[in-house]
Amino acid sequence: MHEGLELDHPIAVPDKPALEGLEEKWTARWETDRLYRFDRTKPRSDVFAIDTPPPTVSGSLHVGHVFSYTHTDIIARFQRMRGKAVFYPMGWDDNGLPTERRVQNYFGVRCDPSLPFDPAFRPPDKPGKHPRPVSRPNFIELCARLTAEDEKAFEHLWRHLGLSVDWSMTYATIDRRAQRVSQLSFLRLLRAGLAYQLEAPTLWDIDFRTAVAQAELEDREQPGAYHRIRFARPGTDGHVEIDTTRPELIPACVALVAHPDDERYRPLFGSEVETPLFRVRVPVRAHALADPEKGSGVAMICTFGDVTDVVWWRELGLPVRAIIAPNGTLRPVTWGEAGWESADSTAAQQAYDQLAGLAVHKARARMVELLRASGDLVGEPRPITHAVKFYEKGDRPLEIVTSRQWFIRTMDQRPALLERGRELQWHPPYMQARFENWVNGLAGDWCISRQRFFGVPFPVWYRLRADGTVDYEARLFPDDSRLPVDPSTDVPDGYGSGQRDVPGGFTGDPDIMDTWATSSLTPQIAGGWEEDADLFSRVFPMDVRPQAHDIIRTWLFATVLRSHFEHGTLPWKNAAISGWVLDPDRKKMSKSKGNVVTPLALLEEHGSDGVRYWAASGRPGADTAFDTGQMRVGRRLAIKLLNASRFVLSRPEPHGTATAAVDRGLLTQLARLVAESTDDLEHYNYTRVLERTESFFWGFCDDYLELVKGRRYGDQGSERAASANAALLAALSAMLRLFAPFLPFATEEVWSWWRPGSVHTARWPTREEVLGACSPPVEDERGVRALEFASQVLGAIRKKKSEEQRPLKTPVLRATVRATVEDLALLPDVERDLRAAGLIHQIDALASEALQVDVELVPPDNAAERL
RNA sequence: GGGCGGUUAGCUCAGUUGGUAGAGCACCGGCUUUACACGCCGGCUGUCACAGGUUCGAGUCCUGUACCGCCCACCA
Repeated sequence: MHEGLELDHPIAVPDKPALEGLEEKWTARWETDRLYRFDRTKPRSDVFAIDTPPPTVSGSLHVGHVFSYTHTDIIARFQRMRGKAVFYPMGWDDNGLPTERRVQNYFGVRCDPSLPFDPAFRPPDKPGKHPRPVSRPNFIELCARLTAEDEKAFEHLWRHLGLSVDWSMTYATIDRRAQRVSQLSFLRLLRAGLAYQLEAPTLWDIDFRTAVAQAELEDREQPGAYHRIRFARPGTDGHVEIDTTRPELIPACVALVAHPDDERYRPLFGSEVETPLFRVRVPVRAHALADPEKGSGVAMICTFGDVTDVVWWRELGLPVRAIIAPNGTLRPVTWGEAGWESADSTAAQQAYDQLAGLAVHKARARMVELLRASGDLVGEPRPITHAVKFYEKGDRPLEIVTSRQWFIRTMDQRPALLERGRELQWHPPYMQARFENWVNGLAGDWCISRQRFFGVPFPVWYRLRADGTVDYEARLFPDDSRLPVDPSTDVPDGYGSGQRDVPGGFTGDPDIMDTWATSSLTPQIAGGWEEDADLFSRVFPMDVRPQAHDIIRTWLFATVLRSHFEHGTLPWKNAAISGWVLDPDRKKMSKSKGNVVTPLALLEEHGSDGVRYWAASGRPGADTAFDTGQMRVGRRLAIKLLNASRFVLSRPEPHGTATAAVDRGLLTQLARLVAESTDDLEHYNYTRVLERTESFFWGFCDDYLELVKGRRYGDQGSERAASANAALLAALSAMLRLFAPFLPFATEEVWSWWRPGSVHTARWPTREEVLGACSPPVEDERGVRALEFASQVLGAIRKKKSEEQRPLKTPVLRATVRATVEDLALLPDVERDLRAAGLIHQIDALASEALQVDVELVPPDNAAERL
């Protein structure tokens, strides 16, 4: 049996095939036929499982999504045609700050986790002036309501693009299942000692008032200034001068530090100096991180000005004098006997009172005035530009605030994680370096708690002591079977709701999980971990994680970590890393730059196949320019496919097997293309497959079709026509299937004209199948050369006509073909095809080293031209 | 400061194990050809970033440099 050779199916070709309306027609049919439903009866070995990236629904889809999701769909369609049951779910990321902010504004509400759930709650019709407080469960309900609308729009776009997602398998990163998986995994990590709670200096965003993780940082260049400050040496007239960009932190200074080998400061190590204004005695210490080249070579250690301060503080065993409040202002401090020590607590209090309550940048300005007045500022501040750490979604520099947070262990897992990174197949391979880079640069365990409201809560309560204070050591956990729970409204076993927040009772952990703490479990959420063991065993570990390179350090890293802990395996075999879409100025396309194009409009203008064609030109990992020109080319290719198919199917009788040299040559080339393409797609080289298939297709249209046109109409008898038809049909069938992952709509349309079922569930072509249309069914190198030779001669004849500016239908009186003896031996096989295609009256052959064709056209005005 | 990628025609990019530089777009010229004018045919376009090295031979391998982009970093 050979695909394409059975003509038992009726052929129905439209007179004027067109792309318009194909998306609507076929997406509807695919849905009705449940074409992309996952077949969960298949064993793991027959399944291809995809860990689809859940797009953020509170944002809007942009052309970058269309780009990368197309890549995944190409692989999914290929694997499906290879006979795999493709597990291709879609997730919606509605967890986290973006949704929180959107729901607040849209409904005019504010989450207050201390409120009880109100089942009768209805949001105000219009947001009022003052946000209405609602309980966390009510808030989450509102989120679900709002995101449901977004999800509909997203799904419509994805369907229009032709993603072969199984739409019966969707999940949301805040839905019940995601919460349950997140909480269950957290509790298991806790039991295994892989998660823990600790009060420690933490990166802190003063606007969002939450802890953030290392992975969420970004550097931004900011103006700043070096201030040279004088520290007195008690008992001497001497001073030590330090440089700092943050003079407002002088009250938080706990030591000075210089490099142990720095001869200038060596004599000072072990001695004490006094901070200006506050006259607090602090030691001078040595540490290798101090850079003699920077500033004066000696630095002030504060609790805490930056991450280096934390390192120094920890490694030198220094005390804490914290002055930054969670809201980014300097908190009140009492100096003197009841408070902080000072050689002159009255003066210290007087100075500090001028700073307390001020925001950091205002405190800095005030501090400079105070230092200038006291004479402790040496010279004037020297403006610089320096990199400052920001929360990636934040507007003001991060501070470091000591607080109680949940962590997941990463630091002691580094060797194992590096090993997992090497196990993973990366596409492209060099992306592994980014992973290694990140793992090697980890500075601390992963802080997963956030002081926000909308997210997955920690399933933990604490006992309250008789005095009403929280006993963080006395933790209460729900049984796994109760999950998910919300400790702000649910009650721990053995307690009643009346005992909430009263002495001797309990209180819920107020925090929620970092959004990555949930999305790092997408394989478990989508695959039904601990809920549907049968499904999970068929899809996990998954085959591929498609994602962009900028979130290797977050999403990919965290997913590998969680799977490593929970299953002792990689979560997937392959990581397919997509690049970004760049605008024509080579900048990343983004909303802030105002260069975002609406994806739906693109699909409507260029057709989904056209846009997919452009997307498929981006290799894994490669940033790709936004190029409507490529979309137009793709659209043209799809149209060409319709028209060429129409021609092939216009007169398919008689049919038989390919016996003529050029026919066998065509199928030999195609068989090789099929074999290469299969291998390429197995290795995520979809770009090359499209290029080569397209190139073959154009050769097929321009040369092969022209050569056999007359013959297939019967000019050379029915046996020769049957050979041409056999090749035409076999080639069309295989080409349609090669194109199907890229141009799902045009190929499906053509397939429906003459083949039963869908091209997308047809068997992927094989080399043997294509050669099976030949008699005998083997490669024919001579036939390949015959086709090439005939194409070259035909090209020379066209060129002559073009140079003479004559119509292509101009007859050729005589063509003198000079070629090698070997090529000339092919002439009898191709001569009649050539005569018909080039309208050649006479062909003369001469032996020669190089191919050359002399063409003598019918003179203009000759009556023969009109024959 | 460390790491990763890139630099080939005006533009977007291919160039497998080293063997005479390719495609598409754009541009120019031609063609009403019964699959397609949403088309067809033909043409023009290169110091393969730069400098060395290996080799009979380098866009391809090695070393260095420059520029562009990205990731990371303990940025006083």
